[in-house]
Amino acid sequence: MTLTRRAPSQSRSKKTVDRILDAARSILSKEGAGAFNTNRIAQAAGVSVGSLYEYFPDKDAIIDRISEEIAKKETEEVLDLLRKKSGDSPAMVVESVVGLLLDLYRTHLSLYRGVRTIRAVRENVGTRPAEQVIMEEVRSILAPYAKKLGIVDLERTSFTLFHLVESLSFQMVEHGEGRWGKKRCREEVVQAALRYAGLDHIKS
Amino acid sequence: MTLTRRAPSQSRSKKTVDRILDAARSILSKEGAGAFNTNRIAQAAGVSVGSLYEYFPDKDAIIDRISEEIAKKETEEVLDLLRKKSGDSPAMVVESVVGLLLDLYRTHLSLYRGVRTIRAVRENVGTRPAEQVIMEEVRSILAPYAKKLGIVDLERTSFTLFHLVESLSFQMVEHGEGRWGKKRCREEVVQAALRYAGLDHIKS
Amino acid sequence: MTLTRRAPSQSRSKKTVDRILDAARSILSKEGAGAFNTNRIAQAAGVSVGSLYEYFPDKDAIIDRISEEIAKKETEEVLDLLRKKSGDSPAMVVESVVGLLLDLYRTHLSLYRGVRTIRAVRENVGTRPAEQVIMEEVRSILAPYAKKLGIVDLERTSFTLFHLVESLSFQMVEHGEGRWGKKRCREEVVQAALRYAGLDHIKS
Amino acid sequence: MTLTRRAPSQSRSKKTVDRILDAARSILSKEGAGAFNTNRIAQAAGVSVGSLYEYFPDKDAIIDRISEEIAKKETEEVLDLLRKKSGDSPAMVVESVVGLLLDLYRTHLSLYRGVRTIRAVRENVGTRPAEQVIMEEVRSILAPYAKKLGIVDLERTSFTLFHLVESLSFQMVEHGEGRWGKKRCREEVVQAALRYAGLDHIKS
DNA sequence: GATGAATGAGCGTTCATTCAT
DNA sequence: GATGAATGAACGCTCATTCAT
Repeated sequence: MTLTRRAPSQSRSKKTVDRILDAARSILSKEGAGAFNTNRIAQAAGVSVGSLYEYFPDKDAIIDRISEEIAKKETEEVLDLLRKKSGDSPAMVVESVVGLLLDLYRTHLSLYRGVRTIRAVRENVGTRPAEQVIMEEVRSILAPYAKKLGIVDLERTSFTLFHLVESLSFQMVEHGEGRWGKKRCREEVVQAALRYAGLDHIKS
Repeated sequence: MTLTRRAPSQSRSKKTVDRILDAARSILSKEGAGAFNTNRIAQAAGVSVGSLYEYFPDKDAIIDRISEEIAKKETEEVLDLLRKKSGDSPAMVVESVVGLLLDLYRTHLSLYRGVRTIRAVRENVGTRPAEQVIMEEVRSILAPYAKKLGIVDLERTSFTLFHLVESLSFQMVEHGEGRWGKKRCREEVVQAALRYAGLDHIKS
Repeated sequence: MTLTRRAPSQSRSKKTVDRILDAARSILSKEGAGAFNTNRIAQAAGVSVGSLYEYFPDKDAIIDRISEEIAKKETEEVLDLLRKKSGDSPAMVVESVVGLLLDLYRTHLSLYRGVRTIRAVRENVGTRPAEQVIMEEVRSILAPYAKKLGIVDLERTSFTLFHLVESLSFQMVEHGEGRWGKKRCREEVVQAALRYAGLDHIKS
Repeated sequence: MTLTRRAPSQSRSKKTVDRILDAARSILSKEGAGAFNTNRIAQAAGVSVGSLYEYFPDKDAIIDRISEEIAKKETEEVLDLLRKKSGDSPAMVVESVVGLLLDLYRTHLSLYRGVRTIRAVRENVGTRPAEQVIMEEVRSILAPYAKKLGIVDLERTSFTLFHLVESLSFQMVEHGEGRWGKKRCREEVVQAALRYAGLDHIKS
């Protein structure tokens, strides 16, 4: 289950790994999942296939690595934001998080889609690792308000809220922002989230 | 040269096409996108590869056809339902539609996923079927209540409402119903939709 | 465990399979185990790689098929001969069999070696299927003379006799016949076998 | 510039070569011909691939070296034994040699097989080591008894005797000793050899 | 000398597509 | 129209060998 064959301790190694990952990300987002093959990646990275296999045991490992990095980045940024905004009202927190997700998806939309597609072909769909941690955090944020909001099952509400925000954000970036602009779309997602949670009537 | 001569021939063609489509759908949903190849489909359909290419110009055409049929079916069923429930309150309409979508996704989840995956590999886009027509209908349903609900941009609201319902329904079928049961999940989606649209306060 | 993907019922299929097997045998005996690869075989057979894989699930299946045919042929010829010579004295039987083996090995030496080498690389060495049956036959031929020959363990004696004849025959074809001629080499193997079994003093 | 400077350097080279050879032998006998590749060997030897190529021009050279050493060792041990037993009767000599060969093959069976396999892949020949020198020795041992034994062509008889002993010993170690035990197998080979040469009737 | 990252020809295998029958 | 044998480009991956450091 190691994702790299050797630890990229040397700087040259590190550089090669980065070039491979950059090329892989670039191909995935610009040319799609269909163009994501080891020869193409190696070529784009300016590296031989052999080198690619020096650092990744197989093709899947590259996708897994990219996927993990995305998940890690998303989690970190969301958690960072939540921590930073911990004093804010839930409504404001939601607004911030939606803004962040929209930014992330806007920048990496096609990359995310590529990763999902390839994993879907491999059949290992399942829950992405990112969400579990974030949902936990959402839960602990909602917890203090649970009674006031009339939340019966905190886990279920967190699940729904998380997916509502994530799915809608994705859709907005894909088809909404072009029509109505970033601001309006953001407001829409925020509204859906706040109203779902009953947070639109809460003042703090 | 009578009609009877042509009729059975046409029906034979139709039968062959249907067998191919049935086989394709079956493979896609039971064996996944990875097993979806023309030789496999022809074999499963009890038809030669040559025949398959007689009725479909290429592999993509098969997926497109399946995709279209799914979209058509979904659209038809939703529109039928909307028409049938046209006298009901918006809240009740939403409840019905959510129930229908959950049923559809539950039954065809893996087929839908397969179709999306294959199209995504091909075009680097996760296309959604059906939406346009349904969104139109949602709009005309919401229209009478627009003012009362404080809806500014009817199109945008329909868009959001539609995707909210669709995405959440998908998530519920994939990860929610197993944990919380069908009933609770349906309530959750319905609640999210009604609250988003402000329909939870409307009485009729 | 099927060795062919389709039964070569059609004559065209049969022809293709034969061409592949002929090419494989030819490459193996003329160019050695190192040149035995699917592309080379397909090319030599005047067939595409795809066709090769239409009839053989993988490269190993080709070797297995060749190996089996060799074993079958060897077994059949030896058993036929034994049956035909069943009235002869053991000494004469040995002489006939040695002659047959020498002929077989002379004709197919490099092919046999190729097969052995490839199977050795694959690590599935073990007993070749041919020998078991032949050893059984050797046993039943020796059985009537066991007491007279002072044989204690009939199975062990058959084993030794069989391998003695086989190994020496191989060696003779490889390094002996060139120096001393076929006749002398044959006599040598026969002598070794007869003396080992104590058959050189038996008169019938 | 003194001898001491050169000496340790030479011994370091020797040490490296030995580590490579040890690793190669170990891999060949424990993991088989399929695992015998330069990267694997270098790694197992705790040496860089570059160093490996410093001491061996190519992969073949490693196998050749191992092969030679085996041959040399076998020759030396057999010749040593023959010299030591020079006063013994031929029958006793044969017995000793068979015992030695069985010991050698038993200990190094998989290594021997590996070497043969790799060389066979390379050159399409199953080379045998050692034989020439030993056969010479066998000849000079038999020479005094040639007339008494009725040997016509001393070279041919030596050839046959040698291969009979060697092949049978190999077979016994591979498939015989497991069934009948070391002792019985040894007796079997000895018997075959003595009877072939007519030595079973000689008293000294 | 030693290192080990890098190379790339070449292997086994798949599968969308064609075309002679 | 129907068949299914045939095709071959393309993929994932290996490993003997080189060469800059």
